[in-house]
Amino acid sequence: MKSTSQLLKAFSEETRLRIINLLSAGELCVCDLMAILDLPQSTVSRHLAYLRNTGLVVDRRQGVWMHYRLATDLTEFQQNLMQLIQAEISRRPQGKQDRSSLEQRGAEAQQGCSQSAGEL
Amino acid sequence: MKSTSQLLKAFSEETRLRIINLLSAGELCVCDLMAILDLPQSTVSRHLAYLRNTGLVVDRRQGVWMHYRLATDLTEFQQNLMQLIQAEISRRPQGKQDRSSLEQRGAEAQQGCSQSAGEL
DNA sequence: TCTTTATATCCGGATAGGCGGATAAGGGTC
DNA sequence: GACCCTTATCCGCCTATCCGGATATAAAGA
Repeated sequence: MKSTSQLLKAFSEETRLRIINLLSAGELCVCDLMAILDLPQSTVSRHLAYLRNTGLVVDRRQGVWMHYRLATDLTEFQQNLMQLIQAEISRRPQGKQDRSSLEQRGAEAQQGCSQSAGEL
Repeated sequence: MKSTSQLLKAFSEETRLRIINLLSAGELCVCDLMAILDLPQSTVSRHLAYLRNTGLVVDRRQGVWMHYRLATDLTEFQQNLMQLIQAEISRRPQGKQDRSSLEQRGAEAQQGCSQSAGEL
């Protein structure tokens, strides 16, 4: 039961929910997340590490950049929880705003590393 | 989104999950919970207050005893979350053990206040 | 190897939240 | 009111975790 509460702790923090919301649209690198969340790099990296340690997120190194995406090898409970929470946060103002920031950033001339995300 | 994370915080603590598991079987008073959880009264009461403040639980006074049960006027998200988490914790060893302690306590000559729970 | 860039980790400080004994408050009974 | 029982809240203590600047690490290129 402790593992259940720890999984829920991973979801019970606003910045991490925002990250999950953004990653549910696809893979992103740290610099993209920094820009959209408007948070310092250490903060973003720490939350990503937290999510990685609980197995909700996996990373992929591409040269200097670290790309993060939602894990797919989740338990049924993790999957159900993830789906439920994703649906909820995507309805929230903050969730919508982050999503549109992401789209806008994708549409613009891509600074940072996001130009290389789609290349493989 | 903050309210979402706060709701999830309510679920992200082991003792509270145990309480929810027990209450999903029906209404209980504080002394029953103390006995089954084997935790001091202040601890149990504090967690109940936490759950009450987040709206997951409602109380009912009957003389000296306070009876707690799961709230029914939940949002759809709260309901879905509650259902998912209940199913998960009922599968866990701790969840099963607590449930059987509850049954055993119900079967025995009822000390405490549980004898009055079914009377209305 | 030196530099630059991107990310991870460290650090000190602040806050949240857990614990359980002690105390307060509510509600019976006499 | 005096007393007892149940529960809520207070208190000091302790741990977890958040924050963000500073520093370390890793990769790529000159």
